[in-house]
Amino acid sequence: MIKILLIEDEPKTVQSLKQGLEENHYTVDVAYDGNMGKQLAMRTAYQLIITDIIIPGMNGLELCKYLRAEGIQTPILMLTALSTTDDKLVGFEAGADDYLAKPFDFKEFLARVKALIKRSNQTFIEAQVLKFADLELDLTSKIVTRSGQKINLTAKEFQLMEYFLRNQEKVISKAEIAENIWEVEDEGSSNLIEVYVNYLRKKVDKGFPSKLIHTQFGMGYILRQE
Amino acid sequence: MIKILLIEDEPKTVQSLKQGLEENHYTVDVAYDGNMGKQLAMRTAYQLIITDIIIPGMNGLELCKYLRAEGIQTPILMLTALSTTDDKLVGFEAGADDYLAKPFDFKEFLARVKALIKRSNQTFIEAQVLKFADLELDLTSKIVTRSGQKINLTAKEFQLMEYFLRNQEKVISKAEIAENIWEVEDEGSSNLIEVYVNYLRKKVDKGFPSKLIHTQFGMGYILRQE
DNA sequence: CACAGTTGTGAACATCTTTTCACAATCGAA
DNA sequence: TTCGATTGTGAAAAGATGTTCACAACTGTG
Repeated sequence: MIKILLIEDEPKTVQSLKQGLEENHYTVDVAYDGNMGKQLAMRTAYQLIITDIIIPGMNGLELCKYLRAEGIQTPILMLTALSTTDDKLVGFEAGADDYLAKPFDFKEFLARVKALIKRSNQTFIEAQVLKFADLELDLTSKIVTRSGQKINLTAKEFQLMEYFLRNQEKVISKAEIAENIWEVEDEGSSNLIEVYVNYLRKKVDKGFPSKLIHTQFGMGYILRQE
Repeated sequence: MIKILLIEDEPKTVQSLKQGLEENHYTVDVAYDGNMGKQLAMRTAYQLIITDIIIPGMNGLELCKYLRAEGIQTPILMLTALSTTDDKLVGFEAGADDYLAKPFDFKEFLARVKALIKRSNQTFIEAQVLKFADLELDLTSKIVTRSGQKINLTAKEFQLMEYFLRNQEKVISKAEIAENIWEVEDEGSSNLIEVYVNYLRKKVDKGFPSKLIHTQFGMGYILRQE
């Protein structure tokens, strides 16, 4: 899943870019002002940040400088109505990776998005490993182990396990799981979540002396040591 | 359960926003004037406060400033008929997190609501812990302890305990409890509340040298040290 | 297009929580 | 002190929630 952060306050532009990107299988988060963009960019691992220069709260250039100063190296694509060479230079100086003047052709936009993401993929191959107790989950190789022993998880099981690990020691409600793993608002209609938790328990907890996945009746589930 | 406080005096707007939000699984409390909004905002933990700027009693900007001064960091979405950039800036200065000009499209409204709630979820990673005397209640892990000793509470018991902690040293009437925990106006028909207070006392006070939950005959209950 | 693996559904069952009810204890005003 | 009103307690019924299993639907691969 490739995540893109779009920082833009004009609803029309948001709507068309978001839709277009989603049709191309990107996952898009939208921030409507500079501050929110900053928050999101700091807390989530995006593959690309697209920001308008003129946004409420903080302008795109400042935002860009700020993020770079914070050590965030995610590629940044700037959008703006200004298009003189000088304006572009200011943008690049602020740390942007590319610069696109409005109005633009969606095809060109998409091409640049792809280019930026491809470039960063080649540069960045970090091995991300999430851990809890003796459980390890490698995000790049998708290998899960418990006390060194390999556990085979399916794609959905892996997603769910990853979510548990990212929220360790916190009670996670089913609504939350439904939204984040299945991307539905509903969750009440079937017992899918229970079934999957059950799958995970069989693979991750069964046969081990201490259980990690606990149910909090009426509240949700929690990953914690006994 | 995600709780939203809506401060708005115009019945039509209230009706449509409340309904729309509820269809999207939010729980909505409505305040019809600034004062009532203030009271509710201070007493209950909302995930989001939506306020019109023009409301009886106190205007939305003052309310916003007041809440921020009180240390309440709940995201605030302002609604208004005014829409110039200056108006927006005034709103942001007062401490609002977003600003929406009427008339607006419900979809956009909903998008912003979601965005604000999501953002605040991400911003507050720190473990939220409520304390009173040697009693601690962790909102994220749902763990309750008294002088370090773990106490297991059911979902309802936890809700009630949380309510006590949020209103410590204040007398809480049964009507209040009924409304906030059971979401009914009634309360007279059964002794549910007494039963639950009894459960809490057994788990939280029994066996400890000092009692925290006290009965105020004819008035309600209060959390205080002896 | 058949197959194996994965994902989703429904139903039966188990478990835990919430509510109700009958009655006991306590309170405060007369 | 007495009496009605209010609050507390224990047990059991009613209800909600969680677990497990068998199987159906779907997916991608050869």
